[in-house]
Amino acid sequence: MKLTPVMEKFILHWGEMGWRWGINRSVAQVHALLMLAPKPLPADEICESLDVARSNVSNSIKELQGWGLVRVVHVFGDRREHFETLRDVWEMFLIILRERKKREIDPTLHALRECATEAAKSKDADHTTERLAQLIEFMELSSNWADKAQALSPTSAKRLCQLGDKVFRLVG
Amino acid sequence: MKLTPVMEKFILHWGEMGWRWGINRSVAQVHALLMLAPKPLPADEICESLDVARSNVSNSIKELQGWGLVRVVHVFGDRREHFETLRDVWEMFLIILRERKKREIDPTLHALRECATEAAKSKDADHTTERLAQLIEFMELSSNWADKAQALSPTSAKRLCQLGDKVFRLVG
DNA sequence: TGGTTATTTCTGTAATTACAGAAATGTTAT
DNA sequence: ATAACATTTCTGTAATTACAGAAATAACCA
Repeated sequence: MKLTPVMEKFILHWGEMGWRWGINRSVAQVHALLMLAPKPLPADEICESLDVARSNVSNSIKELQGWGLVRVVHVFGDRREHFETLRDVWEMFLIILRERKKREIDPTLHALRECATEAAKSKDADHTTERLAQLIEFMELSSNWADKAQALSPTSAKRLCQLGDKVFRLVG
Repeated sequence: MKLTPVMEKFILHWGEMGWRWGINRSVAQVHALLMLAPKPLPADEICESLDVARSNVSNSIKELQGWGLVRVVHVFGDRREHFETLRDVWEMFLIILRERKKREIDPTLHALRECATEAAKSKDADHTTERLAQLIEFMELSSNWADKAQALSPTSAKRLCQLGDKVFRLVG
């Protein structure tokens, strides 16, 4: 697929942003390309469009599949696997939220709890145990929040966002 | 400052997590240490505790100051600068939210809008313009949401999180 | 079966990033 | 001023990460 300047620009930017959030640039670029593609793409078209090695695409796709952001599709009369990403931005967002919670928030909470237990046992300084307790409280609330948000349907998530002010006025 | 095993464990984990979110490991470790420290620390104590080079600490601190997460404090009778981080986890969270919005969401929205304008001009495929429009809508809502969240006081943010179910029941 | 094409895994290299130590700069005191 | 210490910036190296190309594996077909 030959890219237009707009597509190139978007793909470059998406790669850059993904990278800032700890996602490999190529992975984010493949994702960006699939978002723009009007139909599922086979790996070699991705190589060609992005001008990267076949192996790179293979690994990037695998990574995106690990996130649940890319699926395989078979095209009639074509032996190659074609790849597509979700069409709904909100659904993608919820998936990423779910994954990052699982990969980062949960282990952090677990580690913090271990730290707190050990700190109590080993009589660490009051300041340490207190600080850990604050962090645990924060992470627990975040965790609950993420659980609930992640369980929303894409449309509910969008509606909640659109509610905007209403939500914040609950506490403001 | 001699670290206890609990402190070490926490610092290591915090460094790891920060790193997964695109923050340099040393930077996150310095931040972790300052969170645990009962009082502001001078740079050389940080070197010693974390066993890293002085220059590394200097740069890490500068980075954290850039985020607004670390401040300089002067201690009577000591020429050295001492560093402390915020005591309130929620305030830290709001600051990070604000910064990341500024650094990542805003530029993305800007780039997306440029893409959309250029796509219209250059008659890119309908699919492309449509996809960009969806992304823009999503990023705009996220941006508004982040603006409002970021403007909350730490206590309000906490209260909003504690409200939990109530908020989600607005749409669920 | 062997031939053909698709895909993954392996291997080496290039590029980037992290970071220690040295040098330079700035600061305070005498 | 210059000595003593504090801090930042520079420079080279080590470690990691990214990634192309080759080799291996798998899938399909005739």
